[in-house]
Amino acid sequence: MAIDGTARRADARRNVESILEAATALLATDPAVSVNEIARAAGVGRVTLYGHFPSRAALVEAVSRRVIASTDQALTAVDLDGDARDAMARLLAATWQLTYRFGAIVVAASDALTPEEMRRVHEEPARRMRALVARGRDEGVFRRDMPLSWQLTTVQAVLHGASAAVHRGDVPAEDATRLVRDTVLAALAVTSSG
Amino acid sequence: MAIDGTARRADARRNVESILEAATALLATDPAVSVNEIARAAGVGRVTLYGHFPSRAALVEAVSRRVIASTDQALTAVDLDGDARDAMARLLAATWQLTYRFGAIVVAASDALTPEEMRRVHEEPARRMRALVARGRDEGVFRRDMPLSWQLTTVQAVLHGASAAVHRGDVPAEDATRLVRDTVLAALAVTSSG
DNA sequence: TGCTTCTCGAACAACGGTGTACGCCTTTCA
DNA sequence: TGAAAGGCGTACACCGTTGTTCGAGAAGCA
Repeated sequence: MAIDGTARRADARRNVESILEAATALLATDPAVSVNEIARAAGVGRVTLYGHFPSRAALVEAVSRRVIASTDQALTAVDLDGDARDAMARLLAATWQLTYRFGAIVVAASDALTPEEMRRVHEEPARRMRALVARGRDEGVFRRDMPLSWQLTTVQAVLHGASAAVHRGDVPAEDATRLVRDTVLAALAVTSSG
Repeated sequence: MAIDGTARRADARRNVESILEAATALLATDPAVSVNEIARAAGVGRVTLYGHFPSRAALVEAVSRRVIASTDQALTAVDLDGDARDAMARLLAATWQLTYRFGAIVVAASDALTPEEMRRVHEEPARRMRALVARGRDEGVFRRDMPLSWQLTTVQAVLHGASAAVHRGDVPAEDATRLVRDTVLAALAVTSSG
């Protein structure tokens, strides 16, 4: 069992891994996917899945935690020093990858997790982005005639729109990083007329 | 009956109207709302609802057609002549109202309508926005270093992000029009550095 | 090899949703 | 005022999903 200290058998560990991977892949495109489909995709019986995760919500939560962990790791590796616009370009490039790969999981999580868990999950990545935008505003390179919270909403919206567009096939994946960067920086930049 | 020429009774017409209004209001915030809740909100029995609409999908389709009709009416009333930026500001103001009120209905419709119906529903509004962005590009007021389709994606993304933010309570409704307009125009405008 | 752990399918209960049938009652309208 | 149209609640069948139980059997591990 995982709860006490006893070591799990090797096939159990393998299956847990398969389930998490399959769930991550399926939830990323369909937040309402059923436990049955996840188990089938993992090459595992549904009952086996319930042997490892007590409920669908618990599985979604585990997937979320996993994605958050790798997200945090990728985002904390980003250098946020120097010119705020350059830092934003770097942070956007990293965030874009994560949004593209894991975006829809957030939707699944919002149905399965408590509001407080959701808030905690979003807090750390949002904090970094917020701090960067705030610094850009203080330094006069980002506009101050809009609420900071609106600017964060805009960044999120562009990222999600880009993810949908690439999944839909409207935009080539290799162009997305540049387009997201240029669009967000244009939206945030102080204007000559402002 | 509505199918043949026979006139429906007055209370029947009233109930159909109530059902459509309630469904529009509920679907606008929860695309997965049940027939039961719609009937209750309309002050009508569930069976009565099924007497007027043969299935949930038929109801969603009727609501969609209705919303589309009023959408078309509102959008064709917008003056798209003159400076492309001013025209965009006007078109955004009108589109914002519709996105805010009816946005989630599109989600409900995408589950209940065929893909071809969905395409046809989006076509006309998208065509107008596309034509305006194209004119702005030709006239040199909107940037040309991004695909037009990406710019349309951006506009949609900002509109939907704003809608979500207002419904969430992050942004006051009365500020949304200005924020959407300023943000989209900044994202589309040619840059001094470009 | 043999004990333990785990898998797996089948079956079951519970829930919530859609859609239908029936019978009684109210409203409309001529 | 009375026949027709419509509303309404109840009940039912059906479906997909979640979550559980059981027992047989396979896989891991010492």
